[in-house]
Amino acid sequence: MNDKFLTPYNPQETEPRIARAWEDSGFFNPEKMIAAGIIPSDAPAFSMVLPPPNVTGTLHLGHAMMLAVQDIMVRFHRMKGDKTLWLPGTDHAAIATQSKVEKNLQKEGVRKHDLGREEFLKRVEEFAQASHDTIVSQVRRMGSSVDWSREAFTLDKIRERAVRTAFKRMYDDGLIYRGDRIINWDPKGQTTISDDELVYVDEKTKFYYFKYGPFTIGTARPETKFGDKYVVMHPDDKRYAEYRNGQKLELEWINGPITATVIKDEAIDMEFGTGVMTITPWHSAIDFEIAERHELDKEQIIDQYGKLLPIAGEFAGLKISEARPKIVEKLESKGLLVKVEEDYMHRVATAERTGGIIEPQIMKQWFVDVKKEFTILHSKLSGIADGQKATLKELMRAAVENGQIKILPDRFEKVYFHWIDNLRDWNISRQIWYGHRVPVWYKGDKIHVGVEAPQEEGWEQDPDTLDTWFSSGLWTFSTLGWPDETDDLKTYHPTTILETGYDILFFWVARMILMSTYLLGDIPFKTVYLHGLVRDAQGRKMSKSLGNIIDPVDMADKYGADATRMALIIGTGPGNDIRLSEDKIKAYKLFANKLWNITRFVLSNSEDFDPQDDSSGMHAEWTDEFENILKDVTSDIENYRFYLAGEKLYHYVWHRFADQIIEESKAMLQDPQKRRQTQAALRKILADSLKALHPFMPFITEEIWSLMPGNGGKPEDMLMVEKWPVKVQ
RNA sequence: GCGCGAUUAGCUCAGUUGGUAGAGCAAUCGAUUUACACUCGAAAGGUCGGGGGUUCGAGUCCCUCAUCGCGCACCA
Repeated sequence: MNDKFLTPYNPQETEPRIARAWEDSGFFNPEKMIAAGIIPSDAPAFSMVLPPPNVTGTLHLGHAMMLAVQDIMVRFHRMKGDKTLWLPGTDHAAIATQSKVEKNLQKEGVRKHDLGREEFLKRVEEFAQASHDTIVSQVRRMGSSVDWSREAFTLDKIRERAVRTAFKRMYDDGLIYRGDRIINWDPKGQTTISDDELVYVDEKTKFYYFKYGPFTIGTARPETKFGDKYVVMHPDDKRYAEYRNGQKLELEWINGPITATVIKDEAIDMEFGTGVMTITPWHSAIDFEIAERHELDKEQIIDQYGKLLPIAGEFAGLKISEARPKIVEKLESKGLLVKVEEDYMHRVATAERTGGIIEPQIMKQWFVDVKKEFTILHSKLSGIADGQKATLKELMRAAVENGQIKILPDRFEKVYFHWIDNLRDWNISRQIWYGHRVPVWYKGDKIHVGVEAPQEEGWEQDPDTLDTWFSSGLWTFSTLGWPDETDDLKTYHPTTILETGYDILFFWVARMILMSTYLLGDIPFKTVYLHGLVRDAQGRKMSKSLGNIIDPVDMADKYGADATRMALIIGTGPGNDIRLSEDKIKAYKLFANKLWNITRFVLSNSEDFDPQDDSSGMHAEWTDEFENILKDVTSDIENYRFYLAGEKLYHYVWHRFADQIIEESKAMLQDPQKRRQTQAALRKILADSLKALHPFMPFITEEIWSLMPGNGGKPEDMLMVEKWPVKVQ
């Protein structure tokens, strides 16, 4: 027996060493497995992309859980003999990264405009590079068996070509257009953001009623009312039956007399307020739609910094917060204020990244049209034929509806459909500097959309960048070499499974389905497995301000990556949030040590055991029982019940194998008749336990495996490439 | 407003297709110098949120209510 077993298991020394040995073997790369003769070249493929972490800093426990779950699947399939690819990378995360760097610069008293675009981008790239390096080392530290030789970045040269190719195709098909439409403007970040990047915050505010000619209108935002010259009511509202659509009224308003026009529109809720409202099409999505329907004028009231424009007369130049009380005061003095409700609850849209209060604005932006029909040339989607016409919405819906993509837990399919039904055109241009520059060039009134810039002089590229999800939407195939028809693409796409958090179902999962069904006519993955969020022991979200963040690398250093992984897996159902405390991680460190001592007992009691000599057979009662458990565990893993599989193994190894079988074996080992068959059974159970536990606790199992008699030294002898202990269909 | 989830032992949670309630932690009692004190054993602890229904049988299926949490929409 190796002397190492005389002291307790030491994850700190073991884990980094094992991690290096795995990488040196090259077996995270499936082609190396084939070259070494471990699997045949026609083995079935299992492929998965790592959801690329944002290069905004370091990984948290949520990432660690994701890595653990995915590594379980990957190691299981690798041992099963599949051609297994887990493809890693990072996400430039455009606005998230840029605002992080801006905040850091602010601490030094530097603003991005002082640096200029080029210099600022250099700073962002330095930051991104540093984050990337940290993240990569963290992924390695957790034992994740990703194929580094294929590592990708959403903003590298190869992905840039993919992004531009995708953009051009969509543009040529009329699915990307540039237009003056209402968008979400973030005055703080000085950029537009998509509907999905909004965070609604409940706010208590005053709600004002003003006299508007013969009507009373209600508003929480008096400062937008300057340009209001349309008064809208429901066509069926009997209270206002005497007014006709298009009727003109002369009335007194904030800065003097105006001519107002009556509009009848069904968007009005008769129950709300007085059933009458004036509209501000430039700063409200609903108002914008009404204005579009009736071809009404639109006027801008508030500028991009949140200040009133000259249309506000004496109030021009004031900020919203300053202007509001003064405007109310003026209306009151003119006798136009009817009443004020004090505690009006409403929701304010804020920007997810900057916290800025969103001001809807009409701006010239780039959009993806999700409702426009186009002709699909090559379709591998069931129910969609080559040459058929469809919209992006229809493709996204079809891929899940026809069962080609399965979302787990399946309740999220409903959520997904609901999101598609409410989906509006996707605003993809951002007024930030970090990201893929919009691949469009202008010269006078000429426009060029392409993968390459025009050769001649005088063309200027669009200054905007693309929404970060535009590039991550291509991830399953841009990482495999698309737009080229590569071998990787043929072998590994569609990917087998996508494992990610339910919080990015819309942001990312839906966009990948959009991009893949459109550009490839195929699904990006067959199964989506959604995990929950990691919370602290009290069920709170982990955040810096609460000071309850647990760093996965700290935990790995303290208790071992194996223990951290187990704590993140056990007790976690798909789609459910999990609570994690340091005590739980500690408990699995004890388990690692238990496994270590089991080995110590088995090896020290079988030094005279000769595996070649099977004259006395094996104590089959134990091994048969374990085989049944292993079959059960295998089926749990195949059906994504990792928490059950892990728990069953934990329970068996500790409370059956150690507490009962080993205790019983002590007497049997003393009996010369039974000694050999007992040893054979103990060895067999230990070996199979290590194999089955390997996907969960890869480090300690690999280490013990390498110290078992007869398992010597060569890379292809490593446990990570051993055969799974029971047959799998 | 629409939808989803949760509610099971003091705490954290399992319970896969309906077949007499489970684990871990905590608390209680006991054991223990050779695999392991980073240990082992024992006992204790629940009318499975309330009510109704389907069924021979419901924690599990259906209806309803309550509390908590989440998503989406609206918010003039």
